[in-house]
Formats: sequence, C-alpha cells, structure tokens
Amino acid sequence: MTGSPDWSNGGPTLRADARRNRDRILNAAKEMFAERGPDAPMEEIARRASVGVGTLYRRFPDREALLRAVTVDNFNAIVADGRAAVAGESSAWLALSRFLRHCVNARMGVQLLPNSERTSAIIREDQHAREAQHAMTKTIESLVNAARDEGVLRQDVDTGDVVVLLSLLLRPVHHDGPEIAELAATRSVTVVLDGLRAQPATPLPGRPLTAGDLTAPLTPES
Amino acid sequence: MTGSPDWSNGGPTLRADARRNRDRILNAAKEMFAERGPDAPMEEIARRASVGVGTLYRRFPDREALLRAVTVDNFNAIVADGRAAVAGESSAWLALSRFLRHCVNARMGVQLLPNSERTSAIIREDQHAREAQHAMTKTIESLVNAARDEGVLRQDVDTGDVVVLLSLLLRPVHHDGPEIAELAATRSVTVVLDGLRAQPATPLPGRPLTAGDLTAPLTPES
Amino acid sequence: MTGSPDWSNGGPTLRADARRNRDRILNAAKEMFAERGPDAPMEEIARRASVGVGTLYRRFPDREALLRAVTVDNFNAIVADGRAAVAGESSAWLALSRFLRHCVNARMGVQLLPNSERTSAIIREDQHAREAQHAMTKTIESLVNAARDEGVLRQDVDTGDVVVLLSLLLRPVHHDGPEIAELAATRSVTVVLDGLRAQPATPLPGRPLTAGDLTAPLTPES
Amino acid sequence: MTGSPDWSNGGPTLRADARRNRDRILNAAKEMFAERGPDAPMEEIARRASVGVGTLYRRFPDREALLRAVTVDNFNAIVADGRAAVAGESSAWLALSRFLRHCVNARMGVQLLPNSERTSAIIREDQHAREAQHAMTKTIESLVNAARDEGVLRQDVDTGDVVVLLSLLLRPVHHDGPEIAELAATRSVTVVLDGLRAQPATPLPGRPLTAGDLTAPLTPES
DNA sequence: CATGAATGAGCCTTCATTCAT
DNA sequence: TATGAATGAAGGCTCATTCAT
Repeated sequence: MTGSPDWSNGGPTLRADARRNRDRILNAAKEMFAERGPDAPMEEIARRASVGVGTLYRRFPDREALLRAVTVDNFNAIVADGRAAVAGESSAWLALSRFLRHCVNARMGVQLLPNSERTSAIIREDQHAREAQHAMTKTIESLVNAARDEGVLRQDVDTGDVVVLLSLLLRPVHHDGPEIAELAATRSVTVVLDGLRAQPATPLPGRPLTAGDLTAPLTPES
Repeated sequence: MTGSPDWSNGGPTLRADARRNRDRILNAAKEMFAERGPDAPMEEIARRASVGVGTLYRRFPDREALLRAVTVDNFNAIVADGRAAVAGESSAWLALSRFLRHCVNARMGVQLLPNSERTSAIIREDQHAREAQHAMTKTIESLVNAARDEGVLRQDVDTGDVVVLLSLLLRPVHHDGPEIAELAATRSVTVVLDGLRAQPATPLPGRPLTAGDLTAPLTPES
Repeated sequence: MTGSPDWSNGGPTLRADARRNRDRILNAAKEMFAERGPDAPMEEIARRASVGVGTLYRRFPDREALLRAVTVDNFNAIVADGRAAVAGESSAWLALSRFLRHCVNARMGVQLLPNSERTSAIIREDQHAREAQHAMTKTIESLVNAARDEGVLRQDVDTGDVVVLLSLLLRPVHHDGPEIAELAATRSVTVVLDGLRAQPATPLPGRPLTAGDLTAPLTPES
Repeated sequence: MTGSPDWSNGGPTLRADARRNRDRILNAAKEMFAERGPDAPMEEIARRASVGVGTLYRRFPDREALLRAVTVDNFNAIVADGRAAVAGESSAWLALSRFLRHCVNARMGVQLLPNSERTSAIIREDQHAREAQHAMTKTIESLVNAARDEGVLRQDVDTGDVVVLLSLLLRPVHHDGPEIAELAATRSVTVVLDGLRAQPATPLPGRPLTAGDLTAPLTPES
C-alpha cells in the first residue's frame, strides 16, 4: 500500500473492514511473492493475511488479479520514492543516488519487478498496470535526465539503463543472515552508483537504453 | 555439461548411450529451469530431452537430485570460465573483467544461481555441490586477489562482493527482444566493472565481503 | 406465484414489502432453476431477484426450502390450469387437451417437475409439498376420468399415464431459436394428444398407470 | 461403447490396458451423467471406473472432453440401433417403431441427449461430435422418410419432429421402482407411436420440423 | 430487516513419483 | 533398460451458508 487515497485501489469506496482486508491481503501477497515467487500458494497468502481463501478470492478474482495489484502497487511505491528523493536532496545526483539506495533497502526481497517475464505479460495486458509503469518510468526519467544534465551522471547512460540496473538490484538474493544481506545490498548499490558516475573508465557499448526501449507505449484505451 | 570427464557426474562410468541420455536430460533441465524456474514440470524436461519420464527418474531419483546436478554443473562452468579468463588475458583485471562478461553473456537466462534460496539449501545438504561451490569460490577469489594486488580493482572490495554482483548480473531479466536483452546485459556489466575499479568516488560502506561470508565452510564429510 | 391467498405461502401473514420480496425471489428462483437446473447458484438467484443473499436466506433457510417452495408453486399452477381448463371448455376431452397444451406452453422451460429425482425426495419429506402434489393429481385425475368416460380418451389409459406424459412434455429441451422451440413444443403435444385418443392402433402394454402408482400416499402428519 | 473398432475412439491405438481403462471410464461416465447430470463429480466417475482421477484426466483432459466423448458415443449407439432396426424388420414403420422402443428401453436413464443445452454447445464446437450427430440425423431421416413413403407414418411429420419426440422420451424420469419405470417408458412410447400414425385426428400445427431445423450444418472443417 | 462481506468445505485439475509392460 | 500409464497428494477456485454492519 502506498498510502494512496481510498479510490485508487479497489474501485468504488469499500466498506471500512473490507478495505482493511484488501490491504492486509495485498501486503501478505507482496511478502509471499517476494519470498516464494509468483506461484506462492493462495491459501498461504490468505493465512498470512489472517483471512479465509474466500475473502481473498472475493477481492482478487484470481491469481492474475492479485499479481496485477501487487505490480501496480510496487510501481506506485517506486514513484513515491522517486518524488521523495527529489524533494529531499539538494542535487540531482544525490536524488538519484538516494532513490536507488532507498529502493534497494526498502524493497529488499520484492520479487515482482519491472522486467520479470510475468510482469511483462501483466503490463502488456492491463491498462492500469501500463499506466503505473508509465508513471514510474517518467519519474525515473526525470531523475536521470536531471542528473546527467548536472554532469555527475555519466553521459552515455539513459533511463533504460538505470531501470535495468535497478531491476537487477531489486532481485531477491538469499543470504545467510540479515547482516550479510544488508551489507551485500548496500555495497552493491554503491558499486553500481560509482559505475554510473561521469569520468567513466570504460565507454559503454552500444547505445543508451531509453525509457521506450523497455516499456510498452502507453495506448489510449485497450 | 562442461566437458568434464566421465566420472565427474553420474558416478561409476556409464555406458555410452546411458551417458548420452544423462547429458540430454541435464541440458534440457538447465534450459527449462532457466526459462520456467526450478518448478518446471518434470515431464516437460523429459519431453525436451526426448526421453520418457521413467528414464529421467532412473538417472535422477527426484527433482532435488536434478537440481543438484544442474547446480554443480553451473558451478563447474563458472570455474572453467575463470580458468579460461586467466589463461587468455595478460592482466588480472582484464581476466576478471573478461570472466564477468563471459559469465553474463553465456549464462544469460540461467536461473539456478549462487545465492538463490534453493541453491543455498542444496549446497547446505550436498557434499558434492559444496565442493563445486568451493572450487568456484576459490577460482573467483584468485581472480579478485590478483586484480586487487595489481591495483586496478578497488581495494575495499573482496571476493564476496564480486560473487554478489555476479549473482545479480546472472538473474534472468525479461526483455522485449534479443537486441535489448543483449544491450542491457553488456551495458550492465560494464557499469558494474567501472564501479569496481580503483579511484572510487564513494568508499564502500561496511567491510569487504569475503568468500567465507557467502559460502558454507567445506566440512570433511557432511 | 399463483395468486393464492397470503397464508398459502410464507406462513403467518407477511408485511407487504416482505411479501413482495418473497415473491420476487420465488420468481427468480423459478426462472433460474428452469434455465440452469436445481444447482443454480444462490447468489445469482438473489441477484436476479434484486435482493441480497442475506434476504434470500432470511426467507428460505436453505436451498432445499427454496426448491420446496418452487415445487409447491408449480403444483399449484398446474391445479389452477386444470380448473381453468374445465371451466373454459365444453367437453372433457377439450378440457384435458387444453390443459396439456397450456401447461406445455406456459411452463416451457420449467425444470422442477413431477418425477424428477429431486422432486420425489422433496415430496417424500415435506407435508406441504405432499398436499400440493395430491391436489394436482386429483385435478388431473378428474380431467382424465371425465375424458375417458366421455369416450374420446382411449380406455386403456389412466391418470398416471397422463402425468408421465406431461412430465416428459415439460422437460426443457434446448432449441436453436424461439420459433423452433415453439413449433417443437406444440407439435409434440399434438402428437401425444392424438396418441391418447380412442380407436388406438396399438393396445398399450401392461396395465394403466394410476394416480397412486406415481404419488406417495397422503399421510395424515409426516 | 458401441463395439466400434479400436481406432474410432482414443486416437492412435492404445496399449491394451490403457484401452480397457478408457472404456471403463467412458461407461462409468455414461452412468454417472445419467444419474446425476453433467456436473457429476469427476472423482466419483473415476471411483466408479475403479481408476484414479489422474488416469481419468490423462485420458480426457477435462470435463468437456469427457462429455464430448460420451455424447459422441451416445449418438453412435443411436445410429447402431437405427441400422439394426432396419435390418431386423420387414416394414419401414415397424423399423421406426422398433427403433424408438429400443432407444427408450436401452437408454432409459441417459441424460446427455440430443437437444440438451450442454449437448448443443458441445456439438457447436466439436467437429467430431458434429459428425456423429449428422450420422444420427441421417439414420433417423431415412427411417422417417421410408415410413412416411410407406404411408403408415403420418404425412405431416418430418425427421425433426421425430428427433424432438425421441429427445423427450429419452429424458430420465424418476419413478418409485423399476416396474413403474418400465411401464411408464413402454406405455409412453406406445402412445407417441400411435400419435405418429397416419389418419391423425388432429392436423399438426405449423410446418414439419426437418432435420436441418435441429442440427447445425455439417461444415467441412470447423 | 436488508445487505454484502467472510468463511471454509468441496470439487476440479495438475504433476511428482511409482510401476507394469 | 526405456517407456509411458496409473496413482494420489496438493493447490486453485466456487459457492452455500453465516455474520457483522
């Protein structure tokens, strides 16, 4: 949940308790998908949300719907992070950098991401998800453009490259303990950020990946 | 398959045709696991190997055994890559760099990796896998140490860090076409490699991750 | 609903609006059972009656109760048809004939009939239904007896035979369009009626089926 | 099963035991569908066939497939009955009459019939079923035409009318015991047959229903 | 009272594994 | 030994029924 207003999720305003259930389910699903992948048993998700399966299915007619909702919510969270980063930092590079670090720290363990096979399919077929993805891309795009214009981000990089790197950093990796996991995560982002700075040792091969290289165009209807 | 001699895989030397079957199955499994994850249906794996399920189960008593075999084979492949890199390059940094690039290009799409949750469990419980992982770690360790001693690899990095980054780079990401996939892969490694060079802009947080931080100690028996 | 007085249905006189709900539900159920069989989802029935499930369950404690009510109502409708036929026709044969035609036309598509397995069970166990069925049988019996006495209905036929044939004619049959359905229905009754006339070509096998052959005896209590 | 040769059912010749299982399942399904309708639990069907559910599903990928197979088999049985009737009787009317009686006696209790809603859908979408239905219609058509030409069957009747009446007669009706059931069945056919004879008292309304009125045209492919 | 949300039992279907051919 | 059939446990989903609002 991204603190988005009532009507952003379950259609026309839900009864208070129903709304609460919807949120619990969404959170449980997010965790479960992160831990055990997109095939995690529905019943376990329900159990973790302290809800009967029936309730889960009333809110999300099938697994696809649930995956869709989680995907959209993840995209929204990223957008929120991006905005917060811009608001809270003095330079574009610091904003971008804070943004990446925050995504990695916060979502450590999320498994439904930009660029998983399943996510692609979801986005391809769902208007809602397409919009959320578009918003996310736009957010990252403005972070990237600003940082590049500022001259700290290397010039041969574009939005798509950053999205790809973010995707990689968000993949759940298993570690033997929280301390190691924490270290691995923060050190990895740092290395990547250093690799993204100007004065690069190695020119990047090919051409910059743009936002459009990764996202389906946002069609009006469909 | 890594062209490793007979005895490295299926125990006591197999008859030629039996051996051929084992290999077909292993390859089919590798592809299948890469494409559809570690829960890919056994029957599909058998079909892709052009073999009956029965035959598959004769060779690998259950899914775990198959996963184990694929894991070991993947580790071995990495070792082979590492050795080839050392042999083929004039400096340690070039070797490390070629090694990472090669892993990423070759295994684009592999899904059973160092540091997936399942892989951890397999390694924890299988002597064979443990040895293969150990060999892999040793290989990477020597690449890393040499490159750092040489002064091109940043000093605040250790083997574990590189393993983690390699794990991330090996995650399968879905892209809309082979061209994008290719670009995304090579550009990502390049950014990471640049991030791994000396004269880093940002000191890495915490302490270097060592080989031991990521791998279970190699116990005599099990 | 057969315009029967208040007390014939929902027990002690219902408030006007409550009564209206009961009727809407009953009608919805009748249609639904006709179209999709006795297992039609309760929620759909409720929806068609423009009522919440809760309301449905307040009126009819479970599916059985609803089936019972529909069954009774169907029996009552048949009785009413029979009486109307007697009143409106000059000869007993014409009355019987009009009765059958009318049942078929009106109830084209009803699925809860005399002689479905489920109906049998309902009648066996419900005093109310038993009485309704008894009334229905009596009505048909008098039509049949009169027509036979008159000499137009063949002599080797009894009430049970007519009930069986009526049951068959009332089964819902699917047709590709309303015109075909209409033709099929009216032509079928006509053939059957011709088969029921005197001067039969073929003596009927066995013995006449009486009313009692088909209906449970009407026990005082239950 | 209609004693049809090996290859007429389960595709390329099945292993002997597999074939036996297929037949047991088909028979069990036929009985089950007859007794409890097309929603009868798959597990019960399997149990009655003394087979695991898995086996059932290996042979018939889903309920639809099973329904299809039973439908086709029922059509085939009717065709066989028709041919036997022609072969065994000296006049066309006797053949038609024996055909109807036999269908009714033999299939007393079958529930998947020409002209149930579900059957219509199956035929609409399955080439195989469409052919079987077509064969059935052809068979009945020749019986009907011959009998009408002979002058015993009433002239204002066509194939479609007979198919409709047969459909009605085949509906499963519940009776309190086998004796009553037997009587009801044979007496009903007899009445109908008498209604189908020439010198009808009542001209049939509308126009004769032809074969084409009831069956989808047999398209070359699908 | 009316409503619609929550619950959980039940049936459908898939697939890992075993076993007869 | 290779094959593919049979089995049954596990998980998806629906819907009858109960209960809080």
